[in-house]
Amino acid sequence: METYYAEVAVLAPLPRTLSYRLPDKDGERVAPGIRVKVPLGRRSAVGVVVALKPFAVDDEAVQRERLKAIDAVLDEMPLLPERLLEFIERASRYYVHPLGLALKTALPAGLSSLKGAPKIRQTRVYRATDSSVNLRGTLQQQILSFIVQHQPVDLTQLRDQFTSPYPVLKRLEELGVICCDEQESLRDPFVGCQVTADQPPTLNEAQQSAVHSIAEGLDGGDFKPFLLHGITGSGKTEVYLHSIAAVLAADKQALVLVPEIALTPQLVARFRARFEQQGQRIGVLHSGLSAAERYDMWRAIVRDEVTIVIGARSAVFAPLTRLGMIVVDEEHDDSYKQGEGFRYQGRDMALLRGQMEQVPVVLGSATPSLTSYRRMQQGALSEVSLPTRIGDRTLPEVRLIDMREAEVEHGLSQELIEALQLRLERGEQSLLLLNRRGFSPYLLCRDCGASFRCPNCDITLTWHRQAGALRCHYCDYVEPPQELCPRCGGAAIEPEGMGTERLAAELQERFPEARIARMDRDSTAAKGAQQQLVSRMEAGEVDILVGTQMIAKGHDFGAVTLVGILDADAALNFPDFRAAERSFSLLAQVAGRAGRGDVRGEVLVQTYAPDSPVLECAVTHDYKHFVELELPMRQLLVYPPYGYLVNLVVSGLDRPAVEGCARRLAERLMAAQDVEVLGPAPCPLFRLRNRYRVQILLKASTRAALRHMLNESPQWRSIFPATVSLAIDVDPADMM
DNA sequence: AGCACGCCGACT
DNA sequence: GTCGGCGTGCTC
Repeated sequence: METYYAEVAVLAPLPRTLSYRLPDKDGERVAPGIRVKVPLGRRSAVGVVVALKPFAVDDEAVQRERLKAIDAVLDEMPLLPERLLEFIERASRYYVHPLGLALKTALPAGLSSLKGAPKIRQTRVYRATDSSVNLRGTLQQQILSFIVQHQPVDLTQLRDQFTSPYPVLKRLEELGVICCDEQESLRDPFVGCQVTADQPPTLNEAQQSAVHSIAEGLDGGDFKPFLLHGITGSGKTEVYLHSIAAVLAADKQALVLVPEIALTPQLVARFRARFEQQGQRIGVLHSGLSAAERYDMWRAIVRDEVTIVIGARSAVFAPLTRLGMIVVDEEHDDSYKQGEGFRYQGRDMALLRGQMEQVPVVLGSATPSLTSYRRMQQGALSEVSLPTRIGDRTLPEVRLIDMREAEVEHGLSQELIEALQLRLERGEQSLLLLNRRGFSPYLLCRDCGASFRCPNCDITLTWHRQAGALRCHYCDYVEPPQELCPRCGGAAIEPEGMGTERLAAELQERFPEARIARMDRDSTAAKGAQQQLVSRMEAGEVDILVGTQMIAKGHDFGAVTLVGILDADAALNFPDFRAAERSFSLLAQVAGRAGRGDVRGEVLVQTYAPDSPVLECAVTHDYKHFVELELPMRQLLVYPPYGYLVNLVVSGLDRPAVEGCARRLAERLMAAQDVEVLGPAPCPLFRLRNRYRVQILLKASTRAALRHMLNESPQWRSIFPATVSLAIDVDPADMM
């Protein structure tokens, strides 16, 4: 007699879990972490079992009567280990997001819909059953002994070894000396990318002491979070590698988060070079994987076949069961924050997971986020620092160029042009950072001043000349360019402003002999294009690389001696309290790209605000000074890390309805004493994807005050008609 | 998110 | 008189 029922988090925006009776078939397989197909209203949906609960004894029959039964059990074994499930539950509560949707975000795509779960690929594997038989053919003997030595052997291996082994295998099977069966196989994302094993280098004193501190944290089996503060080129990766070696030696697994792994193939290669020869398997999880590859990787991790997982933000939910350490590389990076839906912060979740699993967490950065810096000051993070560059290479010289007085050509100051010229003559490489993709940010009619705007969003359309299209960078809208101005009929439509595409084209005119390449989201959209660009750069086949902030992250181009930053002011003038922090770290990161070889690097920063203290700190490579300037400003305004924020974004198609709802919600929230309610105010992007957007910013000096307010959020629904929606952004990274 | 129920406009 | 618009509400 069944006495249990299942609590199921359906992968839909439901406010709570639902209870179901166990199915007649496969009922014994139902356990926390198993996916199930359940009836929901008049349809079916996928859900994850979060608990099995006994019926209350007194009226079991009545309760059972009320529940529907699970339709089918979808997994053989739990896809989510129990502790991971608990972790995701905590995360969903913290971010006030329905558990079902949080699970949907955590699970690999394809597992959350009823159809479309990627196929599990099978391969034939051969095993020897009887090696005593005397075989006549030499090929038969060779193949059999190969199978005996390496079994189980799959067909690909045999094909590599022998030309057309298939008929022989068939014969051997008939003779009963081998047998063949089907086995699940994983799609290997590393196919064809071999790496050669490396030798762990000798660490310098600072690195040794960092590894020592971190490894000490391992022994205790405690939650020990570290802030690894190491300037660019100081060898942080080597500290990760050595610490992880210690984790593996203790038979535990490591999880490494990077801002966007597709951007850092070099890092993955270093991990493979260090650990693969030792029989460790490295798994990668990132947006570049196909749904099938992702699914395979997830299963491989669940089955404990992988010891190191390297991945982007969502890898913080990787189903490792023997986790021994979490590393968050470039912890200051904005891309750890998911900007929509389940708006979690990967770095913060790494800390939470580390705490729940009682393992050390290492946050590494050259320019730690002010949040982490403050935590370190308060003793919540232990600082380990790497104050010098490997091999005592000097930091590059950074100079500001005052664009108010500069002679400008193609958006480049004379000084920068001369510097580029010099590198070309010397055969050295240059990087130019321009954080704006496309040819130009808009097309303008010279006669009447009209520009082309997105019909769905509140912005101008970016002109992409190569693609021959005007594109909205916020929604999917695309339109062809027009010869004549739609407003005045004039023919004087011209591109205004400078994007990477245009910069690359104009530079080519200015330096016809130079080999110029462009790296941005557009030029790296094709699979492998990114890697190819990096390879060309490393092979010295590129003289000048033009790119968006993509070029600032993770790459290690040895021969670059000049970095030019074209629009330092863009990030600085961003309407956001974190603008200064972002600018500083971006400048520091890009500057760190220069002069990693033997020649000292030079960084030229074009700006209209040369007196800005942020730029001043970047020039002197003075992180501490920057922090000392910025922290008091944050404190004064009770912004993070001194206060806590939640951004409520009210949106909908009907402008008055949105504005009305926001006003009523804000009025209702005003009553709280310990939370400051700012707004409602229109979002900087007032209209986005056809929706009007208004925000209410909540600010408090304690998390508890905000938590208290957010606990009431289910009741706010009464204010909202179904046409107006509310997004809750806990710890927002930006407020666009 | 789906999906159905329900209450107001332009059609045979 | 209906067909169907989408606003509203529920899903064990």
